[in-house]
Amino acid sequence: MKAKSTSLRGSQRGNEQAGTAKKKSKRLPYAERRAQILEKATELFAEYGLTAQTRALAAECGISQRLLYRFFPTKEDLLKEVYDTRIIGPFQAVWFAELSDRSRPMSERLNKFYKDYLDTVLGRRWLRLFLYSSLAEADMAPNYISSIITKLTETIVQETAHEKGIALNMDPEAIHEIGWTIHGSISHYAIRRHIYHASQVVSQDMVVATHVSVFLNGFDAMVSQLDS
Amino acid sequence: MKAKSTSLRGSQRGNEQAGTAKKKSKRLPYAERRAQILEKATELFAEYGLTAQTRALAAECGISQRLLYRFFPTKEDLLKEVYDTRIIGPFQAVWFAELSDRSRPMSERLNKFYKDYLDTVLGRRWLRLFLYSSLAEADMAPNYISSIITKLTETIVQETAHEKGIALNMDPEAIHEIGWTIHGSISHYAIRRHIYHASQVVSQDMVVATHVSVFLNGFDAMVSQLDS
DNA sequence: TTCATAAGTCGTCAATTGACGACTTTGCGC
DNA sequence: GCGCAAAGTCGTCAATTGACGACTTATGAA
Repeated sequence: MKAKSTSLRGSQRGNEQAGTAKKKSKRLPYAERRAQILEKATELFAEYGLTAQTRALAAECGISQRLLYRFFPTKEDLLKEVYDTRIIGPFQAVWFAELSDRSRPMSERLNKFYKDYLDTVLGRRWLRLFLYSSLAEADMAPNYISSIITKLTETIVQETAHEKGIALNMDPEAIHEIGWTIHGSISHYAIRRHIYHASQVVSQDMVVATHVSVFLNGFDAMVSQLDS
Repeated sequence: MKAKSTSLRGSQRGNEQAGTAKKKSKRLPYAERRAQILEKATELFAEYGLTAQTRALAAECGISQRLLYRFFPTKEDLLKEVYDTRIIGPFQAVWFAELSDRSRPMSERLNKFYKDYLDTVLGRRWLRLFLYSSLAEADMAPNYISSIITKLTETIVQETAHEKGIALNMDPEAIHEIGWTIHGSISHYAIRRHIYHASQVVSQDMVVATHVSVFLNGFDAMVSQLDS
């Protein structure tokens, strides 16, 4: 941890070899360098948390720390852009509509959806960043992602009930809880894979199939329990 | 964020009123002061992450920062003790044996167990600390808690199968995945309550009952799917 | 009352960290 | 080749942060 000498603070000559930085340090046009910084920042913040240092990021990019500030006024601004493009972005790319495609059985729709969702959204980078962000935000203000997930749980339950010919006479909050049983358990599967480093043996498709299966087969019992 | 003046660094005279520190700053005997620091440290690290500062902790305790070092050699040591006593501790207090009490139906056993588990383990403090710790640890070494949870999922599945008179001819990893469907979905319920600030309306007991219900009713289908 | 000792504070140090003014280097259009 | 704008670096500043030596103060047993 301790530095070897007293006064070599900011002068690590030739920082190209530091970390995993690339060699061949060529000059990059504005847009490219900016994209590179965003990419590396995503990696860094996902791995070491939102408190990761700008100097580490610069080293990762193979540039001086000062140059970061040509692209982002403050670390806070960088953080915000990482969140917007790497958390919100992939989330918006998800095709939720397919869950309502009644020409296909619910089992198939759910399997397809969650296979995609795990690949597109619930990857290591996304999950770690999302958790770090969620833990950090003090305000309990409901955000964009929560609102979409809430709508998602609602869709899943209503579509399932429709396929089974079941009427739902219950509180909207109860409906959400039913939807959360599958969405939560699959999200937690991602968490234990990427955060706890568990559940690495059984194939992802098999796990999804299992979760869809338990949801569809336990659905009626849940409805009975929560119906009012 | 910026301080008002230049040189009032470490001299916030009368730091008793800062933060939520108590008044009546009486002297405390060693053991009591130590316990107080541990308690406040748990709060602080749970709320602001493992990077929370020793000065903030001192302020919270209503003591000088220097005094902390009379009880803990380094921040690292304090962190370790918080983890051991506040993460491992409550976990060890859980009574897993009741899950194997075959004189009571599985439904009752699971409901009872997870009600207790949510209260004893999956509270806000525990969860946030656990997540911060899990995100921070770089090594993928399986730890104490993972091994217990693995055993737990195994017990749940085997006890359920026994009650239903089902034989389990499958990979141990597949058995764990079945157990994870209920343990994961209830853990995720705690996460969304304490981290995402969602799922606050439906009562905890009702949610547990719902998760137990979907697990028991979907159990057979899961086994069929994963059986080899 | 005395005073040894446990409890507690002051002030400071070195390292870290976000931020930035002043400067240097590169390479493209002419 | 020339020049100039874009790309990039150096060195530094102020604040923060973990750590600690030297000191002060309270308290209870004799």
